[in-house]
Amino acid sequence: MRETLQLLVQAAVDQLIASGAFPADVRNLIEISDTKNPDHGDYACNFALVASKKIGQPPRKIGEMLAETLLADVDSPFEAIDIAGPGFLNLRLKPAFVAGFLVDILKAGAELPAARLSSSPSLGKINVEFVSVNPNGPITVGSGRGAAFGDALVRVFRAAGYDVDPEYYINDGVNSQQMRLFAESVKSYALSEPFPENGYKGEYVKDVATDVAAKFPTEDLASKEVGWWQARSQELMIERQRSDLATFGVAFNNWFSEQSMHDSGLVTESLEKLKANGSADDECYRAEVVRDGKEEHLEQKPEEAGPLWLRSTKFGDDKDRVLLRSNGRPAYIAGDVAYMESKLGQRKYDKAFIILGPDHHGYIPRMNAVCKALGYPAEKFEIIIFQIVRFLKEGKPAPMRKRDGNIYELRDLIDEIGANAAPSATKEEQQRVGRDVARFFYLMRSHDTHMDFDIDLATKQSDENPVFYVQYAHARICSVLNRAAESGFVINAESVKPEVYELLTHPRELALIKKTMDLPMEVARCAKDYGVHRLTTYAVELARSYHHFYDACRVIQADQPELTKARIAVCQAVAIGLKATFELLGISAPERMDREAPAPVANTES
RNA sequence: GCGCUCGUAGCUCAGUGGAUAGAGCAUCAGCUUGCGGAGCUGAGGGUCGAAGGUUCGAGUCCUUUCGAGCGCGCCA
Repeated sequence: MRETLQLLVQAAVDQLIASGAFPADVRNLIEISDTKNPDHGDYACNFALVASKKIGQPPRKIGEMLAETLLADVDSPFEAIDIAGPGFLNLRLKPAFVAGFLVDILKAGAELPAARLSSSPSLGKINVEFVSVNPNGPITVGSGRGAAFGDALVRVFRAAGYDVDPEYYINDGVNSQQMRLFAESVKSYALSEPFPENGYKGEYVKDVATDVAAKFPTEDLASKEVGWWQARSQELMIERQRSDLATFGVAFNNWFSEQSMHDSGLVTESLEKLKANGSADDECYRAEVVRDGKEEHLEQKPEEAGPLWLRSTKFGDDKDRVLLRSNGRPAYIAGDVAYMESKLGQRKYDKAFIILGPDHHGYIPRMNAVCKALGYPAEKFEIIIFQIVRFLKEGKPAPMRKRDGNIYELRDLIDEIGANAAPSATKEEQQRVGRDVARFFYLMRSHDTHMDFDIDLATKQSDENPVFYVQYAHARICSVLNRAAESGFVINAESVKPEVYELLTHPRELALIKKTMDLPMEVARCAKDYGVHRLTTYAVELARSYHHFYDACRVIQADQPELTKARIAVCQAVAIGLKATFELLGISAPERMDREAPAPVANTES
């Protein structure tokens, strides 16, 4: 709807440019924005303010010229255009123009998020890597934020017209010391051997040990080397991660193995490429950016001979990085180099994203350097950092280090919420509820802000979670539509004559239609700045707008069949909008919700 | 020390450079002979950490500063 208005204003401005009234360089300054105050009309345009200087006229004068041009057409959708305040154009729309968008919504259906005038078939092929937990631990509630965010972003990118591959990077390098220690820990549990120093503790390690023993009952486990244990432990751990993520509603197209690049020779090839283009060498120095006050300069420090250096300082990093250690073993970043080559070179993605937690923000300069060193444009690679989640249990920060045995897993969170919100439901139903609440909770906050996750609040008081508010709106619509169908009202985009929509004149009806039509714009914005959390706000606003409408406008009225049809169309449109939004957030759209007594809580009051 | 991120109501958080800064929770007061009351209506609650700057206009952009979190390996 804004896009339509924008084009109308654009046409008017172009007309004034053609007539010589405005200079040509003002034609890109048009923006259509919301009005917070209903006195300010349906939408506002600040063109007169921003163009004032270039046109050399006072804003109100420009506003008058523009308003006159816009209102000249008898078919104009504007009921009135006021010039207010310092020079805002307050656009007041004819109700029939607003109501007419219902047809577009009903025709678009599930494609509503992608329904933009300027959308093209495909904007490119992109890769989004996220979660990528090392295969020595489970998916924690901390990783849950990255999972919820990354998955929602993937869904938004798809709706925005990209061809997206979500990908999980498996850190399965056989030379990893961490993985070796993990395998030794599993082995010691399985065989009741002495526990390795700084080994991995926790129930999940015992689970893996038990599973290995159960899976290979006839093997002589005691005689197996650590490498054997590492392969099996890792496989079981990845399977557990995959299963937990599936429960959370997250599915990856690719599970990409680090080791596969060592095996295939891609790592070696990629390093050769860097050496050939001068980005890597084994000279005996290390470069580092040194800051002296505000000045900075590159300093070369002598080093022992041996390692192969990535001269990442040439590409904006603050230090050179070791690719091959003095002993010839590849450093971790060698895998990253090959992985970049795999994505941008071999697989030819137009862009590769990596979504990382805040503890990895130091990787940004070096990974950008890797991208450039391999000869790819900087725009083809981007790291998105989400901020830390602090988990509170009983009012205190809940530690969840991977070696203290006290891990709060994502699956635990899902189960706890579900068990509390729907105590007598089936396991599957509980997991659906737990997933919906947890995802919504994670996504309510901007990925770029620190957040507190009060575990007790999310479980014990999950009844108050706004996710139920938005889902209830959907269930309520379904109930009304069912009732309408029983009364013989069956509506689709073709069956209602346009004149019927002119019956929709109530402010809450029109506000509801406008809000539903905002979805494509919201999706476009999210795809641009990755702020997918706005979709939760949007869902709440759309649900609220529906509840307002429901409160003021009775839908089914036997004595007013035409109005009833029109309002059913409104309900259907909102159902489409809500369901599409839920789909983007990865939560379900229940058609009915039955209240259930909350789980009994131990009474600790005296 | 250097770098990244954040600071908005009692709490958790929204907020396209725009008009009188919003929501949920919590607190208080109301609403139903009709489509689902998991709803609706209203009230109280704010020096947008602080100080400068940019401009018609700053919670939003820039600089400085205070506070909080995180990161700075020939680990992965």
